[in-house]
Amino acid sequence: MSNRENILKVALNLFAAKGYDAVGVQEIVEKSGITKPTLYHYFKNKRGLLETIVKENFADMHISVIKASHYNGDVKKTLTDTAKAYYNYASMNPDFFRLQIGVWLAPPDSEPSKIILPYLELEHKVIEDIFINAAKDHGNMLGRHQRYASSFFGIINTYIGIAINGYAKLDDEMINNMIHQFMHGIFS
Amino acid sequence: MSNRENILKVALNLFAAKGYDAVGVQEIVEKSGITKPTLYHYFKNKRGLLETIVKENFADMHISVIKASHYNGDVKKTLTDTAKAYYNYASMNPDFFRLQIGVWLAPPDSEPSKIILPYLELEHKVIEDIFINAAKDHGNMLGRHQRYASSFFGIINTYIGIAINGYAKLDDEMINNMIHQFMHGIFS
DNA sequence: CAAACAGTATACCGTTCAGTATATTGCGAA
DNA sequence: TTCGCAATATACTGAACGGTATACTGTTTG
Repeated sequence: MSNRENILKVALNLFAAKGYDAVGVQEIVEKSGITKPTLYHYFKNKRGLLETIVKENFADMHISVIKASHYNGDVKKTLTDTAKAYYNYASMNPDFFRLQIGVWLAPPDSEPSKIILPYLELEHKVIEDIFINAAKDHGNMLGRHQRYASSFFGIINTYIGIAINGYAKLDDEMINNMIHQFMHGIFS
Repeated sequence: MSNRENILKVALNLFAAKGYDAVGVQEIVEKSGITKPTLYHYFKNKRGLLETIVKENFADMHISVIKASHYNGDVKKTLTDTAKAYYNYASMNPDFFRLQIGVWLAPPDSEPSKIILPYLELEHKVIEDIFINAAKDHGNMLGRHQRYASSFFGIINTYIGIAINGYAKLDDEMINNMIHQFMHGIFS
């Protein structure tokens, strides 16, 4: 693996485990088996390192979520597919999901939040679009897309967070259950 | 207000806004209008300051939640009361709720997590007890108390988190809706 | 072959960090 | 009144921080 890739991997792992502020550049370069100037050669500074991590990892996730979230008349199916896309990504890349989820309800003035939150809002918009499109077929959802999106986004993150932390395992059955539960809340 | 109280209030506010690691002792003492030795007179060190904040604020919350979570045969009512107890506390003391919720799904190896997580587990146990007791009346809940507790705890935190961040307002109607939704997921 | 350049290391910078040694103040008790 | 202690300040420490100046190395290219 190239030094650049290795730095990104090691840093993501440390950030996810200990938090951005608690990890020093020194620790990253030691665990990567390189020295500081090498890190600063590839990334402008510590902040730039996080920015690169977030940008590159989000891109992967975003593509699969966008694909899954395409609404074609079946709300339940769209939501299920979207939830599964998130879950698949989270189990493939738990470190990044933890980094991202850790920011979701965290202090918004911190450096990592400022970097990550815009991407989270992008994700939020994708979810919103589902409900905006679905409202064309289901008038009772009209004007509530933001609330639905927040709830759905929150519930997905909650369940995946619980799963990542080992409090429960998240299988297809549980996702289906979660969606069923969510839909009931919307339509009743 | 005494210096001690003032330090606690200022520190909680800063920790909630910027995160524990991102706040220096210097900043705390400046905003408190005192000097370092005064802070270190009242609290052993920075960690001890956070420990005191967490201990004292959790105590308040814990009492009201314990009271609300007493199961007396009506699951729905118990869950509603518990959710309202959380919400009341969160709106009374949003800074602390944010500090606490920020740790819930955050990097577990960081210092603040190590301090706060044990208290969160205590809260989790209180919720678990509701479902353990309720299972005596509802056999189909047997052996699932942990999963239910995680979900319920997660959904409460999610909704309150969303409300605190201003994405939605959390009134009695929304709580009732949330409980209804949750119960449906359990019993269907 | 030589120039250019990306990649990497040694050694260091100034700054900020958490934490403290020491001195002074103010107040309640004897 | 004076003793004793809690509360506070000035001024500092050593370590860790993020970041860099400089020089060397290997590879690619004219």
